[in-house]
Amino acid sequence: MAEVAAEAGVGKATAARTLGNYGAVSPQARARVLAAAEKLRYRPNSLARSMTTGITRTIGVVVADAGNPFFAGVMRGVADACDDTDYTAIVLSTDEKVAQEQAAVGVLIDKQVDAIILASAALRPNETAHILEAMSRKIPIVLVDRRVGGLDLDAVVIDNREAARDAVRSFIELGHRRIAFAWGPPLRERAPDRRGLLDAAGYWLWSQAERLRGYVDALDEAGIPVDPMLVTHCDHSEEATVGAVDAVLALESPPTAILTSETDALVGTLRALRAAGVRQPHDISVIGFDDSSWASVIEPPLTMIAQPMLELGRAAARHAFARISGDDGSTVVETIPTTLVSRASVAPPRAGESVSAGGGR
Amino acid sequence: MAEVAAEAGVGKATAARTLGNYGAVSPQARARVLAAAEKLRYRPNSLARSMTTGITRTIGVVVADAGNPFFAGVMRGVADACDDTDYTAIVLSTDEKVAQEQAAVGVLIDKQVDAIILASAALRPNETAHILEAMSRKIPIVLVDRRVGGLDLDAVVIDNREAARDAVRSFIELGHRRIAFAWGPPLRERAPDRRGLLDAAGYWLWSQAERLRGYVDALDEAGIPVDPMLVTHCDHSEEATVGAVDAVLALESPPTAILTSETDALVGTLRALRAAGVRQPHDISVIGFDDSSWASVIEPPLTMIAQPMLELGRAAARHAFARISGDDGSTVVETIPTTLVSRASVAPPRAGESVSAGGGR
DNA sequence: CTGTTAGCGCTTTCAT
DNA sequence: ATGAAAGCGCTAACAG
Repeated sequence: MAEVAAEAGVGKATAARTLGNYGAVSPQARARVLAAAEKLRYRPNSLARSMTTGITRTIGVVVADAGNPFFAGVMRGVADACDDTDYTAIVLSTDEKVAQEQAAVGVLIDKQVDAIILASAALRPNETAHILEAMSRKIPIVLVDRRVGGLDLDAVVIDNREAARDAVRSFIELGHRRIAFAWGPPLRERAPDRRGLLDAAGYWLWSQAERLRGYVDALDEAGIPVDPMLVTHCDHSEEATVGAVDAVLALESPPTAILTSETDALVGTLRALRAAGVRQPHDISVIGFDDSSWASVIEPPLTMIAQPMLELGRAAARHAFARISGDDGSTVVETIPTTLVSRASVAPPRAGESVSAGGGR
Repeated sequence: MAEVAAEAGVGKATAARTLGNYGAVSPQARARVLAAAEKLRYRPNSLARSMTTGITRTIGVVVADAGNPFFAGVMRGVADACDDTDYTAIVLSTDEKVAQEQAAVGVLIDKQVDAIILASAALRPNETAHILEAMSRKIPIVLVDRRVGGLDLDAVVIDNREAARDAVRSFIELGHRRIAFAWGPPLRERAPDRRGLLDAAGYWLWSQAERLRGYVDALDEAGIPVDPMLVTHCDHSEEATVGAVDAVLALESPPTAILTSETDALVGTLRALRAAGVRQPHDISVIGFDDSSWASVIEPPLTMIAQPMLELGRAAARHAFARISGDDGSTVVETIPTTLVSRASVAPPRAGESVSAGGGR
């Protein structure tokens, strides 16, 4: 820049004012600076600029898995919003590990990002030190997809509980009474009853717990007892799901419908159904979370709960920008609506199958 | 940091040496600095550090669509490699627009990234100004997924041509002779012949063009004439594909097999097949690029060309790190192997269907 | 081993 | 409207 100023025959400050687009510069000086900059192929050094201003025009995004299509969608939403506002996004992937998440937030703090968008893996208050640290440094944080217990923070989420409740309701309205849920909490020992299940959910990822609560809500409304045997307790992977769903299908009184809480759970479930020769919707009805593009082209087309990933990301970015521009109103939690996309994987249970083991009518 | 030094009763430099992990510091001094830093909750300012060292430990990643599962996988691979080496990734999404890509590279230059990993949308030499600019500033660039004509740069790609050739060969070995390809080049007017098709490919995204070339290779080997009518010329979207494949199916001599070059093309194709009541593999055999998790759980399970996305990302990062650490050897193009995953969507053509319209045997 | 002294490239007073 | 000078937080070079 000093060179540009010299070349243009003006002081460093004038060159800076022109190139940085601030202050007042006479048209002549401006033109000469611009010409000189062009000639010397000048590019500003954002580091130096950020150094003095304290503003990086960068926001950090921390997600559990950058390779997961769900988070990829969220990132794309954030990226779009950043594009529109000349912000830049730094993305860090935590592999669902709290330790990595803490390191990631540390990196973002050190890099002086203007705000952080966080899909946290933190489950308990004692895992939130990194979040508190960022907060104490006045870095705005917006949670996305997952709320964190005990923290009063802006958040953009979907109504997981309502979405799950609606899905299960739709099963019930068709006459289903034995309704399974994959995934439940990944416990060593299966929860003994309704209460044990909900207690376990308290120590669990918020979004998953909410879905389980919605499942229970719908059963409660209909007066159907919650049977923990119908809720898988396996590791949250596609492979583990196959075995767990197998076991559920082998029950004396197997389910006539199943709700899956994530794409991996859905794929694992479909694999298990296929291996067991159980057909949908003839033998079992299926609803899944996440409306993947392929859901509509398979046989039968799958009924899905569509989550607006792009919109989650965009909204999160919007809230971040608002905080950056000084909005210090009370925290806001934005809930983005989901859509239950009805397709052919849901049908009434076969005659007699909706009756539970007890009543052999 | 000045405060930390004061608190510890040492000079600024000693504090800096301790906190920055360089130079030599006596154990006592070190301990006191660490204690003071802890007490004052000191965090280094990476901006300032980068400012003096000229090193940001950050690499930029520019992809066409951060929301696309393919690029998400690549990003995840890059993120993993960064994790292992304490680098940070900045991700920019270009929506396949060269103008956005140029802006993105500009941002990365200004942010002083140590290297750039780029899946470029540039097709012609005159669209590469931004790449040349980065090169002239000695910023290492590694292309990923797509090479760019006329540029001698490190690249990590898959062997698109061979993968497509193998897939088409496998059709031919089973007796197929009418083999379709979605997507071909998105031309206004359909290419008149084999030559026109290949010419058009020259002005097209490298990876797509290579796949088309592989398709043609296999037909050539077998002495099967290339029929441009069997190559869709539609926009590259799922919707457009549906119509284009419809048209192909309606040909007097319709295909008995089809190769799709991307997930969107595959989904669009499946939608068209389903609407037309054409069943696989009975009426038509299908092979797709990208091995999505759902491919194995649908009916029939799909034969796919698996692309190791994570490995693409990891390898690209590896090359970037090598250049950063001063490796100035000649450029290297790493080709990551794909795998043809055989499943049930491929079978021999029905009797008589492998014979082309001409020979009514 | 340690402290002092310069900058890195920019923005920001503050005079002029 | 412009230039000179100070300083952001850190590392680098040098003398002790």
